[in-house]
Amino acid sequence: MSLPHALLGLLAVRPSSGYELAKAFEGDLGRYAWQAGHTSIYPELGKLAERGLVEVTHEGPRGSRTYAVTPEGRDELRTWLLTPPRQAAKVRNERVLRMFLLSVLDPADALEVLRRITEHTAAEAAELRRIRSDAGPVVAPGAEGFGQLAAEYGLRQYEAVHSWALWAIEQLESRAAAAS
Amino acid sequence: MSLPHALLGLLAVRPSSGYELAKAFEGDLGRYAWQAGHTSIYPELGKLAERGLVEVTHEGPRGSRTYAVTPEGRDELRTWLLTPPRQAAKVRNERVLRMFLLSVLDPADALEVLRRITEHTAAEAAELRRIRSDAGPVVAPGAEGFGQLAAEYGLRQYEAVHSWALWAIEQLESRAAAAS
DNA sequence: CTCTGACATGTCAACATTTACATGTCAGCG
DNA sequence: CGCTGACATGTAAATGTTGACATGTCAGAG
Repeated sequence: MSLPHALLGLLAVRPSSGYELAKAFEGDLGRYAWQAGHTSIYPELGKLAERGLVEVTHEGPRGSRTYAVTPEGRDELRTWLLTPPRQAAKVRNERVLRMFLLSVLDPADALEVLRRITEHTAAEAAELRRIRSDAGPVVAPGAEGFGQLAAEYGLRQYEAVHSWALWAIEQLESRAAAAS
Repeated sequence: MSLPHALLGLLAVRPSSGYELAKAFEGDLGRYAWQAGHTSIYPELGKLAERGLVEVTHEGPRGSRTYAVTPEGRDELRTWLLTPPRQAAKVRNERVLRMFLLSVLDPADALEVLRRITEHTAAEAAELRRIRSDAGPVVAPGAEGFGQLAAEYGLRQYEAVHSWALWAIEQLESRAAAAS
């Protein structure tokens, strides 16, 4: 279960409220890496606080509470990141699953889906390139997102899927030509 | 919830027993796309059979039952694949999460992790290239795996992560040099 | 013939996650 | 001042997933 580590990681970047953490999962983090809604975040923050890995450092308006990682939390996070993932690291990605199952469609349907993928990935990649061009330092996370490291990862991801989809279209079309 | 669709997809490729389906999730499918253990597969096959999307076509030795998709199941699968995923498609990937959190480590630790990633991705990519070289037709799924489409996807994925990790190492090292 | 390991299916309790419900604050607009 | 929408936190039931336990078959090695 990686949610506690995701929260520790976010809080290690910057102390935040549960609400802000929930917002973070709506961005790149939730898009590529790990999803969570506020209904799992709030209870989990409570558990982490009980274990002494995070603490409330500030109470603001509208009942907001700002959490920060404790030194123990930082240790836990560092240990987790430095321990190589078991080969059974959890993976669940609906989009990728769809790509895997594409070959069960007949070629016309598959081509349609692949074309949509090329359009989508091209648009997302363009957006990330745009963001990159007006960005700050590379390792320090910017105010709005989760650092250039993550943005660059997403960009390369989209480029790879884009080129894969183009390749797949070519394969399908050349097979169709050969069969005719 | 994508498990039923994953099962329909696998059965659309080739009728299989629950045991064989569980094996399939241990390969590329479970590595990149979707995980499931036999404890979720058997009950889900039961539900799909109740809904008339799959049926038992053969009973073999040791109580094995071979399932196949029905025409209704094929319809359901096709409809799902052709419906564009909601923007909230489920994503959960522990390895990617680790990469996102990398920037909270101090540079020496981060470099260590990145180096391990480059080694790991290089090895996996080499393995996939090896498999590709002794492979059959591109779209039809081979006996052992889930088609060349998926293998090619995995290969490009590893190459992208590999090149990202090299880039990230360079960034960290140049920052370290600038800071000294 | 016995042992081992792969084949094959299943249940159930514990745990994690999602969906729906529920409540209240505060800033800005008209 | 009332409305709206973002801010902010929570609970509870339903659902989904994992891990531990349980059972039994069959082929091949020794």
